Amino acid sequence: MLVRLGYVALSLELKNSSPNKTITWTNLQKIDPKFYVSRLTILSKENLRNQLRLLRYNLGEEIMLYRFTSKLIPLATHDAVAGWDFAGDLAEDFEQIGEFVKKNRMRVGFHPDHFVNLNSPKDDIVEKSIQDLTYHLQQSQAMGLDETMKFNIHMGGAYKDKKDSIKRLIDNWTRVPADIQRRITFENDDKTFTAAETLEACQALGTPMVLDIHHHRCNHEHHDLSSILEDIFATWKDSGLPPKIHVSSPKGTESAAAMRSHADFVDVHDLLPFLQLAKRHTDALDVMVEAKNKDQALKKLMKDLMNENQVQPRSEASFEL
DNA sequence: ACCTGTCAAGTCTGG
DNA sequence: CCAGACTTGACAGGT
Repeated sequence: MLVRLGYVALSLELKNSSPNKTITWTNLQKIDPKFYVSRLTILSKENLRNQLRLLRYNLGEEIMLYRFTSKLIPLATHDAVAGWDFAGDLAEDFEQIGEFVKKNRMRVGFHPDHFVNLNSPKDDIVEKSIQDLTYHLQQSQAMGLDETMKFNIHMGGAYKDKKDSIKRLIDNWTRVPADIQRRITFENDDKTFTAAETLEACQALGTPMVLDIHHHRCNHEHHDLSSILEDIFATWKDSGLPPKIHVSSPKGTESAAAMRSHADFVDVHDLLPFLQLAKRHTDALDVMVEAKNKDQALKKLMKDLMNENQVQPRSEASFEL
């Protein structure tokens, strides 16, 4: 099985490279409204430039898997700048990023954050969620990246009745534009929807499923993944992509909250047993490292994996097992 | 230079 | 019904 490692948004190694620079609404309001868009455009430009630097750095490190931040364009979906054509204003910057990704065959994605709740009983929340997904779509299209660039999201809230909420997610799906539907993947979360429940929804909607093995440890009906892993991987069959998983280690053991939060690094033993199981069901796997120490955690994990005798390096950030 | 409170967005819990 | 927790990195204002 060929395994590639990736990380999320920020590099601790590459200095002054934040693609995340922002301004809060409270502070934007201190300037004349006619300058809102230019202020936001300047920040966005800086973010996109740093984004390209990060991708170049990734290539140098042979890291071919990466998640974009959702904060590339600050306040893009805020009502105050509704109608702002950020994709048009920043077309060149987006194109450069997309060209670089395509030329080097990198796998990139978005993870719209927890405000996106397609299963909310409140109509306006569903509407805002679709708006937020549209914002991500505009960026992918501006980059010229097709539906292999996935938007990974969670299933949403429980609203006191999980079964009902899964049903509502499936009902609301028809409201999601088709070009967004083709990009969405669902991930099991650490408090509400388990891997088995997420799989059920993914199968019903025909979307791939991202398995988070740390969330699974926090939130599951049956600890054993082996009975559903083959089905989880099967959701990727038509995507042209290897299955993707998330890995992280708990920050502490003193409380349920500490168990859920992410540690600075990933303990190699939180990944290895899973890989042994996974290789029975797939010959390629992409692993996102979700650790506070970002790319440094990726590198440490890679190094620790290389000390395991069954692991053969294929590059600085990929290996055969 | 460093420290602390605050931040657009949702949900859940507990008062 | 409403305030605060949850959780994240970074801004912004204070020292």
